[in-house]
Amino acid sequence: MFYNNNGDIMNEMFFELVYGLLEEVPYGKVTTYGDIAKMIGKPKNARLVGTALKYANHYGDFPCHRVVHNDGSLAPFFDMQRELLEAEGITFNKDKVDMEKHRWKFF
DNA sequence: GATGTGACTTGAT
DNA sequence: AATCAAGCCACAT
Repeated sequence: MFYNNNGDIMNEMFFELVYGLLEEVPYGKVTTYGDIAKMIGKPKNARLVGTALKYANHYGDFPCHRVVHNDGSLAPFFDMQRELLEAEGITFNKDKVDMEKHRWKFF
């Protein structure tokens, strides 16, 4: 791993890790910002994961819609997200993803 | 380098 | 079950 002078993972690396993990989320599963942050080893950086996804457009197409809040609610950024998820067979409970069924465990 | 911001999370009401 | 406040920390300005 690469670290900068402050001992933090370099941001480019962080971004790349986010994108790498994102592509490993299987069809029909979802994960959360916080989970991704934990996998990367920076559990406090859930917000930065969101920032990384925001920038994902600049890097290419990623399944950003498979990333939701820890409680299964959707981020307030684009309305088609729910449709995309339902198209993959993901079920909803009210306005939240059924996390018990669909939360992706990576190990 | 100080300050404000947020595609988040958690714990308390 | 729904809201709210506080904590968080890298990023942008």
